[in-house]
Amino acid sequence: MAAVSRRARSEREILSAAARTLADRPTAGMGEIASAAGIARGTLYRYFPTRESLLQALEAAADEEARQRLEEANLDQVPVDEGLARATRALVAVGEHFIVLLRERRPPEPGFTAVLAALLLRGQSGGQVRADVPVDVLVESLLVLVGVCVRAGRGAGTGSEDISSIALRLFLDGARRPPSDPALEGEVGD
Amino acid sequence: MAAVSRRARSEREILSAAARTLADRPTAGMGEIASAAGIARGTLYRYFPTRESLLQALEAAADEEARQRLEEANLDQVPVDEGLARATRALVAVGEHFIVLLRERRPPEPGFTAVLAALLLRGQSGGQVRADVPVDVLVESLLVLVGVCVRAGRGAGTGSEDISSIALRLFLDGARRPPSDPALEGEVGD
Amino acid sequence: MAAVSRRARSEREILSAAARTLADRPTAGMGEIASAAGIARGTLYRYFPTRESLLQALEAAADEEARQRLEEANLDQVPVDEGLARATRALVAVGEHFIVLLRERRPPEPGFTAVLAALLLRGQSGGQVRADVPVDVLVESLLVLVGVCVRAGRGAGTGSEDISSIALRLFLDGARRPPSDPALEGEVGD
Amino acid sequence: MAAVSRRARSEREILSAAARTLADRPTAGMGEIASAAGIARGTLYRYFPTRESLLQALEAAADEEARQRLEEANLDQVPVDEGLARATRALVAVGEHFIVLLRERRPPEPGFTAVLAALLLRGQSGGQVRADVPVDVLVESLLVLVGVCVRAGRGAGTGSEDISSIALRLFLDGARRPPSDPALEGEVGD
DNA sequence: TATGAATGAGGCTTCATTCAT
DNA sequence: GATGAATGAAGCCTCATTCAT
Repeated sequence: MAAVSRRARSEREILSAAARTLADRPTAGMGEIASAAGIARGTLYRYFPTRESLLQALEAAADEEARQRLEEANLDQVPVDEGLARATRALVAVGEHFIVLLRERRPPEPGFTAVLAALLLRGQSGGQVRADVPVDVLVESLLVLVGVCVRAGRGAGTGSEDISSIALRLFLDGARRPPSDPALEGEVGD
Repeated sequence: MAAVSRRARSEREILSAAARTLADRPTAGMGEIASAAGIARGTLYRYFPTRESLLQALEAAADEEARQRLEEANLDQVPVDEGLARATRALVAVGEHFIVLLRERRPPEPGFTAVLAALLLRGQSGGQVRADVPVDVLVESLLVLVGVCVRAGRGAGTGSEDISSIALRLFLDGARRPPSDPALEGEVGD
Repeated sequence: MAAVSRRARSEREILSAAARTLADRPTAGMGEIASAAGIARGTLYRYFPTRESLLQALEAAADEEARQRLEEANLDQVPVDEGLARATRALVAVGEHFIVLLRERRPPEPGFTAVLAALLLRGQSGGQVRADVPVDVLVESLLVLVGVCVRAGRGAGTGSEDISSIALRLFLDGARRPPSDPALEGEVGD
Repeated sequence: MAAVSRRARSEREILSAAARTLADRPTAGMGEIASAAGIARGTLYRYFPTRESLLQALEAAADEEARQRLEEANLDQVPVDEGLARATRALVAVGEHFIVLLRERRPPEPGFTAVLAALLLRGQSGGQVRADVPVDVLVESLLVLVGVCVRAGRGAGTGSEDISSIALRLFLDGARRPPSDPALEGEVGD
């Protein structure tokens, strides 16, 4: 058991180092990742016999983290609006851990997009979400908007709550100024 | 004149082939690009002495096309809503030509984002665009949403007008169902 | 210690193979050198990340060997004549190892020319060496004469002692027949 | 005839430009040489269909110039000492034109070395030149000493006469101080 | 098991040479 | 005849991967 947990710990640390390294330089090689993890190249290959397997593990880790957070969020037991707010916060949290995945990787990670799709579909059925846009486009849109906001927030030092809030507003309400929202009246003047 | 135009034509054809090739396989090498353009590797290097220079030329071409389309759109002489519609159509048109640039490339090409930023700033001042989100985040959001819609539309065979329409709606109004738009009442049921 | 010495041994063997290969074909590529050393191209690059670095290492090795031999010769503790004889023998020995450096390489390797210059300068001061020729020209002359004699000797299978003897005589006394040397009287006839 | 002479003039100019260019950068490519000659790459290939043919022409030109100068010197009709002086002056003159040939080129250009060999052989027979060194080694020695002196002189701005004088003294009398030459007594002190 | 050397396939680039205008 | 574009072979170098210690 000790070996397993040590191994698991190492694997996490390696993946964490890989995520950090690749976030900065997406073209970083195995040697650079190994250095960042404080191990030798050969050791990295003992854990991940292939670069592709490392990337997949990274993706799986993000997927798993997202899946877990979204599951804990009980999206299907709250109203759609609240569900989207929770989902956005979860995605931002994951995105901050795995910025590298916000670019580059093509397939939309079917592992956790399903639950997002289900939520949005419920929203469409219930009339809270527009139905003139395919659900998968909505899912992708939410993901890229989260990506944009996380990246922008990272540069500006914005907190996770604010990032989530902006991402959610952009996704749900768009860039148009809400005409009747008194909470915003003062910000721009009228 | 003949020589110049031939060279210019060849360059365009090469860039076009490069855009097509890289859109399919972002890691395509110079040899593959040369083959796609119907020339030899050495000839490709006559035009672009470096892979980096080819990518920059590609980016510059997209930038130029976008700049030109946006300029022709007279964004600053029409209402903000109409301006955003025109801008979105322009970006979709460019995006369809240079899908490769919708991923991978980091800097948001300051060449043509300025005019978008100006338009959105005018919208914020005039009250049509929300002011609680930084302008550059809005610009990035529009770009990635266009990217999502172009990629999705490409897979589904959707026409440019429909793609532009969806992208604009997502950007401006978000995913929330417009509560009072009778045009959409019938689509999902109520 | 084992690791260090193994590495050092490999490096020496590679340099030795490189010297041999380049002596035959000065334009030999890295692959050819690697083959001659019995290793793969990539391995050669592990030791010398650049062709230039390999050439520099080669030059440095010759420089070091020359410096060491000249140092052991205690040139500054013997009469100038004896010093020049020792220096010539040392240069011939080095030259036989690094024939490749007797051509091609431009800068006269300041590492070990200094001691030669010092010796010749002492000779000029002491009246044994002509003072109407700059010291650095004398140094260069000795080096190229050694090169000529080593190359010629190599083709003719002459031994190092004879090569050194000829080089020294050419350098010190020139091509003119020593008018009063009875030891040579008989060789050409009179 | 006009065409022929124009061609001949061009060829000379090209070779001259090639000699100059290669003297500075021995690895210069055909394009660089063509540029230096003020013509296009293709044109250079009209004159010299191969890089090797250009180098051979260059060598042949130097050989021819040397042969002609040495022939005009009537080496076989003057005393050996005077002959060597004339030969050295001729070689220095040629060397200043074709510095590039003072390095790199391996075979000692049999075209004009024959006359040098003949002269030295006559010297050996007559007792003016030492006989304990093979003639071809003497020839090579003279050539490399001329090379050293030309290069050194070029850097120091020395005139051709002085360069020739130093080269001849080094070749004939070597580096040893002539014990009984009163002309040098004052230079070093005694 | 961790290490670091060895490997070799593949990429980028140069350059001598040929070809069409 | 002169030009400049086109060619492709060959060089240098990187990096994912394997092997021996």
